[in-house]
Amino acid sequence: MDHDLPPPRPEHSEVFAGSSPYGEVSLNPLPRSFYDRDTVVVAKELLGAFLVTVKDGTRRTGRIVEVEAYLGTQDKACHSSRGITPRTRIMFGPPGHAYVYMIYGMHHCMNVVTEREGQACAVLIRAVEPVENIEGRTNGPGLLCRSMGIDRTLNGHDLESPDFYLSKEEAAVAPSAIAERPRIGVHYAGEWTDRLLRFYLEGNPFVSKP
DNA sequence: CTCCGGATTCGT
DNA sequence: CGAATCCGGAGT
Repeated sequence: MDHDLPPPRPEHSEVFAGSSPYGEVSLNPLPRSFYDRDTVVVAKELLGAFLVTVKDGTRRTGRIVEVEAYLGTQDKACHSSRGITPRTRIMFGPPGHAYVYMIYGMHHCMNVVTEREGQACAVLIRAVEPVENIEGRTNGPGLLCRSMGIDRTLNGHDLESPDFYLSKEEAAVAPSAIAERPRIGVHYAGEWTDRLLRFYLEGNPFVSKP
């Protein structure tokens, strides 16, 4: 009888050694406690963090360069502002989980749930810089999901997991390097439309709308 | 059940 | 600026 070897599991040091512009980086999932904090703080600290997916033995990594904060049921632009529904129930759950939904029938958007259970806050990942095993554009929420293989099957996924997680090894980005702008596409949100809840690395070429 | 619009992207 | 394309939310 043949003994099939288990599928190869990429080792962090092996993949990154000499191939990443960020040096040899160990990619450990951020702990749930990271997400269990003020959403704007989490959003800003996610700039420079790595977003990682592992599928069929291929690890894809992107460095987050643009995010938006969605501040829960009071925030008219936030899906959770209309209460718990089948779609939004993940946002009402504990932090550190992925909220992935389909938009316009053809794109996916990926968010991380923040703050304590019931607050229904999240951070939308809007753009990443390609780091490892990424083909196609990543300068937009739908584009990065496509390029990293993120779809609705990952909705609710625990981000403290080996196949879908975020990791942060760099020091926090200096506040002066973070641009603060109104969020994209939330014109319907009344007073919340103009809130400065979109954050990106100033001057970074991978931002969706510089 | 029907209707409507959307945390987008791409082409005109 | 409009089309693509389909699901979720709201209303009947």
